[in-house]
Amino acid sequence: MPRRAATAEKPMTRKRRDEVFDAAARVFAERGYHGASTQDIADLLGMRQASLYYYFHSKEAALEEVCARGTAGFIERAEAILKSDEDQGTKLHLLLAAQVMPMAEGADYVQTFLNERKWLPTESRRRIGRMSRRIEAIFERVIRDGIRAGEFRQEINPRLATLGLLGMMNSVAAWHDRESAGLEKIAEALSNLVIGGIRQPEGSNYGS
Amino acid sequence: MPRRAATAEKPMTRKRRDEVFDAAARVFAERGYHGASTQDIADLLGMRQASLYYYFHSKEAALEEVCARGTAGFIERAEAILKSDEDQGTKLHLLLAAQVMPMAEGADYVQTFLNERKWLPTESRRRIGRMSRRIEAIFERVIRDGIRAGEFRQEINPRLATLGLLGMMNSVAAWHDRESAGLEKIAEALSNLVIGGIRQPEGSNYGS
DNA sequence: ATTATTCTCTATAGAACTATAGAATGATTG
DNA sequence: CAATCATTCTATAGTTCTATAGAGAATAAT
Repeated sequence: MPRRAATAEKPMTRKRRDEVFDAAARVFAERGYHGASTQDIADLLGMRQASLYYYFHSKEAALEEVCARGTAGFIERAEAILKSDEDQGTKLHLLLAAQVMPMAEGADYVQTFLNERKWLPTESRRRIGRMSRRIEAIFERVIRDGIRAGEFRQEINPRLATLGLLGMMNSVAAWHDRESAGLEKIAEALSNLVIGGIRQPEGSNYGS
Repeated sequence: MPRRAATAEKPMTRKRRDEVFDAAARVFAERGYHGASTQDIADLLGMRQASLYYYFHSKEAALEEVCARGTAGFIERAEAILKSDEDQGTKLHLLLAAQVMPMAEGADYVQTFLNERKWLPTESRRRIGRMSRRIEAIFERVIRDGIRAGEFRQEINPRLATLGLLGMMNSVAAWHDRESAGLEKIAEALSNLVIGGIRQPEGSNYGS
């Protein structure tokens, strides 16, 4: 009886499997997909390089799995916020926070998804890309609704605002660990920054 | 007399040298430093892989040169804006635009600097990193001054705002070419977004 | 205890990549 | 023309990397 393919139902315990992908995520996040070797992953596990192929059938497949785990929950949480009956300002605030908070738990997975997904082979990149576009669509929806409701300013370009906001929030993954502030505080500060704006509104200048 | 080292004064014409680094920047930007081979660069030039080593003495050195070119002018322009006697709101607006506009000309250089500098060897990474920190310091200075002057809101955290704004503006490099809007329009939209805020100020709701 | 199953190991094929050495080509100048 | 210098070429050493094949160890099932 032949050994089961790595892609089929997994006889290996979830625990060990998770350790392997944790290591892969770690190494991909730290060195980048192309800069990471399967040897690096094996070293982290105290395992031989070739043994990894029991858990995935190619380095690319490992990247795909890590990226997929990196997006887990994002869409669901965003959809839930979209469907909630908060006002659009609150929804946007929640969306912004939801984009940042998962960087606490699965930091390596999220960072790999953000930075390395572009190296996936065309097919899986498309599949993963669909998730990004879904997130973008939800942001854009909330912004448009907010403008329509008179809650957000008319001049805002929903598409560019979406991409800018996501760019800002996703950049957090690259620097939050070097700052003293925790993710919660960062999410709060940035959300407040963009929703309220930097400029002091006219007439409410109680300084000087 | 031995051949001159690639790092010393360059006998080669500036023109050809620029073509070589343009190709390197292109390939680094497209495939990432580790994903790019010197063969890829040579292919783009219609040249043999080994011939490249007449222009640089290692792939790492090529990356360093490309990154250095990618930062050219940034500091100078930011310093000039800081020293100008505009109000802080205008300064911030100009800084934000200055962060985005160079992505038109040297797109490949800028993108390589932003995404690949982390793979530089420690020494040159430090050197390049100093430039980033200088830009950050200028942003932070303007924000603090704006708050002190009562021009910006007191609640803003200057450090986190700086990192968030730079994250947003730098993200433009990753997506502007897929959007119909030109860089000028993007810079304007994002700057207006963060300075004025998303939310419609109370009392000026002339909709509905 | 024997057998089956899961996991890890050794060994290695085969490909790709960086970098060096030195010859060949082409242009420029005396 | 001859000599010099700049640029590109051929050839290749030496390393690293992915992935496969199949043996062996460990664990669980009958």
